Amino acid sequence: MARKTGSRAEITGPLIRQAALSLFARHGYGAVSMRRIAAEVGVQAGALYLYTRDKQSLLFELMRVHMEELLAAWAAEPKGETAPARLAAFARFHIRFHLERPEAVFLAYMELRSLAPENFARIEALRQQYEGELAQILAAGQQAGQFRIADLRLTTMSIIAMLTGVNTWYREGGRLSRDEVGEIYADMVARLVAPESGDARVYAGEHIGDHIAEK
Amino acid sequence: MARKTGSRAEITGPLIRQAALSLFARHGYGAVSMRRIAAEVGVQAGALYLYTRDKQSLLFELMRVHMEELLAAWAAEPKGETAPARLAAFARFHIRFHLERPEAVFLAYMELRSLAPENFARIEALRQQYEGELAQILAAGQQAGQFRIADLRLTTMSIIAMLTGVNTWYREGGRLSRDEVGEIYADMVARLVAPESGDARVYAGEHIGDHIAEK
DNA sequence: GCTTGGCATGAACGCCCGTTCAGTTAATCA
DNA sequence: TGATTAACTGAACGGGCGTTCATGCCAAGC
Repeated sequence: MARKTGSRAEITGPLIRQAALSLFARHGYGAVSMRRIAAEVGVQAGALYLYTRDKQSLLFELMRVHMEELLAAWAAEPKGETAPARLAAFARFHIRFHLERPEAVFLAYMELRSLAPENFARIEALRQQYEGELAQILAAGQQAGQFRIADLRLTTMSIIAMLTGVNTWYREGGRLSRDEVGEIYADMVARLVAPESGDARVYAGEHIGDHIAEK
Repeated sequence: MARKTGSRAEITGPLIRQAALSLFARHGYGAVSMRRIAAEVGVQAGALYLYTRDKQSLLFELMRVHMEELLAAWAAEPKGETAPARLAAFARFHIRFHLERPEAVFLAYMELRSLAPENFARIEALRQQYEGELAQILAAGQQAGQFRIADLRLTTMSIIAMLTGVNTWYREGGRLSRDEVGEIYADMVARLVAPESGDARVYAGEHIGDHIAEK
């Protein structure tokens, strides 16, 4: 076989995925043509088919890789011992990870409708796996009496939504750094499940300060 | 002029907007053709141009009407006197209004990128007006010592995001009714800004129970 | 019952679509 | 140096795109 060192394919492949990601996120899957992606890379449309079976696979692979990177990164994240510590770690991690790749996040949330049914099911399964990670933290804290949670699923969805929502308004160079935003959200999430408010004063104990005082 | 009573236009116009709304929401603006909208209505593509200047205006009008209905509905909503009561009213209203028109909500959030710049600016202004309504409630409650808010803007965005997030998972006929979801979220939102948690015990006073006990 | 005009057709405009494939190029190995 | 082959081109396929417009239909008003 010829041409190994400095192979063009090792460059062109990632360039195509990057261009597709950016264009899909900015204009929508249905509004972006293969010719436009190719032009962005500096190549003819036909060349794209050396790297992807078709347009649908290109979209699916972008979303699959994103979700698997998300799960892998969370698995590798230091999480702490107690449920409050793990919840704060989740909030900080989620915001950091998502702010680092806004286009992939936008794509993964907005273009689910553009996936063929079996591809949709696979991405949906990965998303539920990630939500399960948060749900486990909440359930553990609830059982330990460290959290007060009216409804586990609704609380899980609320937290995911408010954390992911950061991507819709955060702008680099704005009033707050990413880490500052992460801290404030870790605090807000803690308050959302804090047991010591209102009539639940009975839960107040030594764990207070684990997740509040860091703000 | 001829043909006034039972005019076809009074039927076809709304049908076109409904078909466009549904198709745009399900497949994306860029992926839906004028011919497909026309087919849904049972008309030829050319007839659409008796009702809209072009495809872009069709999208913009759907989003503009949605946002203006949202603002008008909130303006007409009974809101209560105190900040905690107004916040709970906002949460219940937001969830009810948004669950009643999931396609319009999806469109208004997902297809901002498909708007021409001046149309985008107009929709964005309406959205900020709505966010301002929530921000005012939070600011008033903060000044009155009824809320503890680390960051007004981040709290506003968090609440909007978690409330709107309901649309991504709520399914009719599921475990909870719309009203039950509204109540649980009103409670979660209240806890997010509650002053009496952790080291802020000093704020605890007669207002406790205004917004917690209703759950 | 004839005229009027609101409502719609359907053909046409020039252009872009996703995908395939025979052919060209050029870097590498024998 | 010549053979090999990965990487890419460019044309072609059938079809769909947004929009315009000359034309026609038919219910309402006189």
